Amino acid sequence: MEIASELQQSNFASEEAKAIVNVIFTGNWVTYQQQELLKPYDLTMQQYNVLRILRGQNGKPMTVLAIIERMLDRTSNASRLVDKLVEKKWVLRRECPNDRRAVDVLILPEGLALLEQIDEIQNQWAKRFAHMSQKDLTQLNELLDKLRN
Amino acid sequence: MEIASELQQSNFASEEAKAIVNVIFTGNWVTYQQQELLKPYDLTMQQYNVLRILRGQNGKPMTVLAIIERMLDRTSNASRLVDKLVEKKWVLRRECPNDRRAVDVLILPEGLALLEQIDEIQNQWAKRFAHMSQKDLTQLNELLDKLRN
DNA sequence: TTGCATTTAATGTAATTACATTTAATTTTG
DNA sequence: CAAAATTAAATGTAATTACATTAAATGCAA
Repeated sequence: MEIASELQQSNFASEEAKAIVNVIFTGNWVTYQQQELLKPYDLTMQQYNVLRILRGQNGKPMTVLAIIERMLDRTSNASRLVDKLVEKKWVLRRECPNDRRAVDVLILPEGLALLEQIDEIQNQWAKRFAHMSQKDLTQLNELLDKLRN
Repeated sequence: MEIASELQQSNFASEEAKAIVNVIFTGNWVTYQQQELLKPYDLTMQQYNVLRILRGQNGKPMTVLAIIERMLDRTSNASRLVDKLVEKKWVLRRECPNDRRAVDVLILPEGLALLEQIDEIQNQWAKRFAHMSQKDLTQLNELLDKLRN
């Protein structure tokens, strides 16, 4: 993305102002690449995110509400995201036994297999960050965490 | 955003894996706040971004293509973004004298006044980052730049 | 227990975004 | 110069997102 250099050139009023734009820009930059990476699998970032959350449950089902709480990108449309995943047979939706208002969502073996396949590609892709030292990465994580407080 | 703590708890395979999620998450986090901040002005982030790019021109007009090149979030719909800004009388669109295919876009005094008003609110909001030292901010900017290479 | 408030998910809708196509103008090339 | 290729912007459309509303189930209070 050539705009990166643009960001560097721009003269910002302060390091703070630059940091704000930089965080947004870099987030978009990574998101864009992830989207490209997922395109062949007919998965949007949001759908992928939900699948990974479900995998994290290790077989336990999750209600839609619980999924929303863990999503990177808050949205009220988890219902429709799950719809898409059900359509594609990657997850199962069934009535929650304890609470008939709620719906249990469960990742299927096909969904897990898909994720494993994508893991491979992710690992390949992540090599583009080989120039970041372990210290760099730790520091970056600390600073981002600190930014959010 | 309570999910922040969630991010901290999650056990990632590596600092690298965490950094990737962290950059996306923090970008979304800042974006979300910016959107909230802009809501009263009936401006989307994209529209705001275009307005600021135009302000950066100091009165000089810009073609739609030139705007696209500077946008934080690449999209082919700069035309329609400009539409919205024209509707709201914040910018002017006119045929480019050198090239009749192109369209010159120019920010109007009303647009500049709006931005100034928003600058105020941005400054207020930015106070929430007072806990970041100058060194922190510089380091964060350097690491984000380095991440993108 | 009945009625009311709350919770959970789904749905309706309008706006936005992504992606492809179209239109018009310009540039290139034979 | 005419035809073909390229460029700039607009438009069509399908999918996604944002936001509000609805429907159903549950919990709570009188």
